[in-house]
Amino acid sequence: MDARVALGAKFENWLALGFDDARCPVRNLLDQIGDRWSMLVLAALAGGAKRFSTLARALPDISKRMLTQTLRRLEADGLVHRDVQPTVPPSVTYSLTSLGESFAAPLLGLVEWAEANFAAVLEARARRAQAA
Amino acid sequence: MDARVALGAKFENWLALGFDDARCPVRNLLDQIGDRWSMLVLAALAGGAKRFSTLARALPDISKRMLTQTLRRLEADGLVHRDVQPTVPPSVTYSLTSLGESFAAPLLGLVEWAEANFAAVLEARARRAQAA
DNA sequence: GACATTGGTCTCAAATAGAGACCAATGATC
DNA sequence: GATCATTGGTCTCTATTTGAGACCAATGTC
Repeated sequence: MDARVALGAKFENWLALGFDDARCPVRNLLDQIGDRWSMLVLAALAGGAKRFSTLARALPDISKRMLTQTLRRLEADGLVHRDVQPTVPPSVTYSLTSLGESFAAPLLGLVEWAEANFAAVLEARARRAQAA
Repeated sequence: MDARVALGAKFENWLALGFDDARCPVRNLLDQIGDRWSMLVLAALAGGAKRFSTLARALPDISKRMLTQTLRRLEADGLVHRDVQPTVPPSVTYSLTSLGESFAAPLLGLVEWAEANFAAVLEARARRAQAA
């Protein structure tokens, strides 16, 4: 019933199976998209296709280097499509594939949790700062 | 309607608001728990309280250093409770707080997506490896 | 003729993660 | 009764990752 119980059961199951990177989808994908930028980039593309420089402006403090790297990895994993127009200067447009679009649902769940519980987290931090 | 549309709308909204770390819940929380270990630790605790060494054994390749650091941060954010029994040797038990438990639902969504779409991701990687 | 724009790459420095030694006190083992 | 493992960490040193910023070539704009 409970999501907690279901999650706990899944974890025990992974444990029993050895739970290494190659076989465990969760470990594998969390290692890839569980970084600071991937989810943000996916959220940015959720609204529609965007050019490289538009993404760079939308994500204020990602460096070009990391943006390139993140997009390349998402492309390799089949979540993002890269479309190059060989004009001069070049125009490169990124968009979600259908696989990428399917990720919007769980990501939205995460986002909604964050918005709903941000205050509680801030409060916990404040309590702890005071105790120290 | 669509999760993708909803997510896109949220993103545009953050953009309009400036979207910095301090004010944006998603940026803020993604910076904290969006690392390789936090979600795994939370999943491990979903099944019930566990001791430090049990967690270390359950998460095969996290170093003690990172496990300590991750647990401390989750504790600071109010997701995890740390209970120290001053025996010798000490016994320290970690468990989810109710805030931590509430995170199980979105996390489960993520896990289910990963399980459902792992094959598609592997296929995308294989296609790309072949093209190169 | 100078300057900005495009989508990157390259180099170097800074921050972060990982490996493994070490700790003190106790209980089990030999 | 000496040795060994266990507890929950910390500390140091090294390896990996990240970030900042210069640079690129060709074109359009002022």
